[in-house]
Amino acid sequence: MEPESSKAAGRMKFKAMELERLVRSEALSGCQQVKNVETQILMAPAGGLVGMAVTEGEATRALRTTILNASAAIVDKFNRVIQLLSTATRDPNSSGSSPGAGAGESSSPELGISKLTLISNTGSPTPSSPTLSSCPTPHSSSEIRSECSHAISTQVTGTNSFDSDEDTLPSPDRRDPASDLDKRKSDKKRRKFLPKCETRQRVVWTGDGGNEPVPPDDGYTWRKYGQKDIKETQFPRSYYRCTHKNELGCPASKTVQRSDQDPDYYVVIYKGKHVCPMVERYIHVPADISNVITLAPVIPRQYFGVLGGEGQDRGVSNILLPGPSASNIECNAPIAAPPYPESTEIGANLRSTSVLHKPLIDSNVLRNLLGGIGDGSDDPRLLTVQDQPQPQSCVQQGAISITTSASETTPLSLEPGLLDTIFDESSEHLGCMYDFPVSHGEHGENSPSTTNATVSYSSTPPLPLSPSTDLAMMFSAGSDVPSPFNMTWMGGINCSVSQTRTYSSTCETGDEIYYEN
DNA sequence: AGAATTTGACCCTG
DNA sequence: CAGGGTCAAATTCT
Repeated sequence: MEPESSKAAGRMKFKAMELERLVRSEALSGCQQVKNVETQILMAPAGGLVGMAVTEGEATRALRTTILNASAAIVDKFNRVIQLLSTATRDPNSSGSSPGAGAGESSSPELGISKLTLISNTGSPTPSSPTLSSCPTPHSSSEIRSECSHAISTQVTGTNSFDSDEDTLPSPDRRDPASDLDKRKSDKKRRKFLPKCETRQRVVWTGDGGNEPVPPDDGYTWRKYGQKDIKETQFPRSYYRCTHKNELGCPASKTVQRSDQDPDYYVVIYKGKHVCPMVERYIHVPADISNVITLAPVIPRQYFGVLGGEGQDRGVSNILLPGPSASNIECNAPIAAPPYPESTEIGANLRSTSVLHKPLIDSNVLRNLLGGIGDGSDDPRLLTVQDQPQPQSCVQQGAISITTSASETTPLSLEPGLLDTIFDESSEHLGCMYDFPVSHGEHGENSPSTTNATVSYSSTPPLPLSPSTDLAMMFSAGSDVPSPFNMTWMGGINCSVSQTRTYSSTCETGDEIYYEN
């Protein structure tokens, strides 16, 4: 009986191996295709994407952006598949099986290193499946490997090579000829280079116009341990490690460098994962933010996409390009947008284009609109245009814009940085949010003039925007928070998805407007 | 005084 | 050997 069961087990094992090999092969070849697309886009004439952002039409640019975003999405999927496979092969129950690889496989998984690298380490890909090294890329930042290749690779003219002879100038004080001192020094200074580890790259938009000395806080405490002028870049790169490195042995570190092309941006590369808790230094944002929420202006869609810059094929755009390690490149921040108009309180959901005052919508009613708890009114959908204390009259002369907004706060227990997931989930919510038609009141006409589906989130540090969303982005901020970019979060991310429609209507004080949920 | 940052030197990798 | 990452003394900040 034993031989039979072992036979069956062997067959199953073989099947599993075959399957895995197949998936790996598919994933890798698909990945290579994506990579090729990306390379072609990058190498395109007119200086690649960056140049095109300036010279080509909006449509072309949008198309290219779409392709790039699609690449990112695909690669992300691949990575997930690969990660799943790796997890599966890590299963202690199937230990020793090391499907498809034997010895080579077992060595890599616990490192949690880049998903795609994992594959290349398996040692026995199918003959047709390209190895990682066979995925050529001239662009290091979007390497298929996401090992510690700190490829900010901004490229701008101008050289700061003035420090090149630094090493050749020995400091007399430090260059003690005493050999034991030298020895001690060299022992002390022996580099503790970490093994290749996972990096996550992030582009942070500060919108500060280059004035802020440091990029926004990301919730962890860091100790700066170095700064370096990087060749052919305008701004130095700063090196940080977790403050708790010594006491808790937290291995996390990061490098931060301001983008040459747009000083509003920082490129932050994270290395290692925190084993220390995030310090709760932030104001808590209540789950129900409808009372305090401020609607910041919608950032027009055209400000999403690839960064503009010099006509280089390895400019900042390179940072943003979704390479095979796209899941590690978490965002595609908005291009610097023109000054935003003033934000409007959500209490002023009825917004007039022609009068100065803001008719109010009771926040309880608003909550009802949002599917919240009722306030005991007969019909929560009924809104009555009310006068504000001042100014005196609520008579709307001519058309007014009625902006309705529904939102849903989705507490997501995610670690910072998992933007893709957040927006994946967001879009699901969008599905249910999309329809909340407004029927007009007794007076005037209601016709949707604009519809903006918006995703808003509140976070500190500011979360980068998703490149894949086709939604206009709206930031929300509490009234006690001065800027949409200074919103707060602790641990999770309160992600609100909302749709805003603007209607034109004519109404007067006392008019009733029905909102249908 | 202790923590954090700055900065030149040192070390490692390609 | 150049470039970039890290170390650690010196300096600044709190």
